Amino acid sequence: MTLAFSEHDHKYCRASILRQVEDICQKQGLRLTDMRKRVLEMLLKNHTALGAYDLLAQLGREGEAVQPPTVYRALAFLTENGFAHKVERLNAYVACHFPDKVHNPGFLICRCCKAVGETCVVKSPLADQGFDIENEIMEAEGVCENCGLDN
Amino acid sequence: MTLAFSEHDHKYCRASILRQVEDICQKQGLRLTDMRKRVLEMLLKNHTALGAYDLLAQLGREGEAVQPPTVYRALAFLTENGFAHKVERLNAYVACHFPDKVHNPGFLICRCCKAVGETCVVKSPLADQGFDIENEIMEAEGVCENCGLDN
DNA sequence: TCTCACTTGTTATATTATAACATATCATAT
DNA sequence: ATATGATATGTTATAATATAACAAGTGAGA
Repeated sequence: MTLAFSEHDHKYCRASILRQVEDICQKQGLRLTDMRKRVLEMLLKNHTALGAYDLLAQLGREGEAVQPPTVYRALAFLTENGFAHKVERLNAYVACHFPDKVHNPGFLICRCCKAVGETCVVKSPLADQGFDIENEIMEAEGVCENCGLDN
Repeated sequence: MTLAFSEHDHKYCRASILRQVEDICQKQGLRLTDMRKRVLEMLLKNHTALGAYDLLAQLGREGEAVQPPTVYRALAFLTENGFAHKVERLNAYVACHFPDKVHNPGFLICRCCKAVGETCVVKSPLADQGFDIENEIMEAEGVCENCGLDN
């Protein structure tokens, strides 16, 4: 059962991940600038994925007239440092649930409630003698436990 | 070792897959129209993924002034029926290597030669009690055997 | 305080994909 | 063989996602 689909104190969840990211940035001399932090906080709001233009619009609503490159740069920083991931099937982004672990993310995407659960994939099912895998994504779509009960 | 990275008689490989698709269409009453077949043949040319606009341009070069929806419709037919897959990380499309098997595709993408190998993933590493997985993709990037030897 | 690296602003445009409606084609029933 | 309805394609326009290129601002250490 992944975090996104289980009841939990999300306020704490959010704060805890943000704290972890801040710590890592501190330690590694990475600059979690205001813009980067705001984008991360938006992604942490809930367990759904947000598109770059959703983020853009939200910043707009908050009074920041920001252009696409600004958002994409923040996302680039977050994804390159493992603080967020792109969900390729959705062309959208999520905050990483395990910012302190180097890992390949595996996503469970609920097509009902749109929540996205993340798991750390440790052993690649694609491992193939001869092919040197550098990184890997897994994205499953389906119906989460909560939505499955509802029908 | 997947097909795409091993030496093989690609002329035969191509023809064999096309034949399989034709048979399946025959049996299932699916119409492999000229446009659909041409797009599939282009995807079968080699083991790299092609973008929709690559296909469009190639059709253009062959004298067919075709618009995007035409290509996307052909791709929709091919992917919906399991004759091709979209490689999400590349926003590009490949012919399926196993058109006769219902499966979730796993891709090995070589960042050197751009070849894409396909495997049938049978057991999901994301399987999670409670979440009902309907379909799943896996895409690994790295260096294939042939390119790894070259450096 | 200078300087250099890094970050963000700004403008323009590239790339990927789809909506909506018109026309053509095909399979089959008559 | 032809009318009919379903399926496929043509056509125009536009949406959605992403990046290039250059200017300006900011911050940490020399």
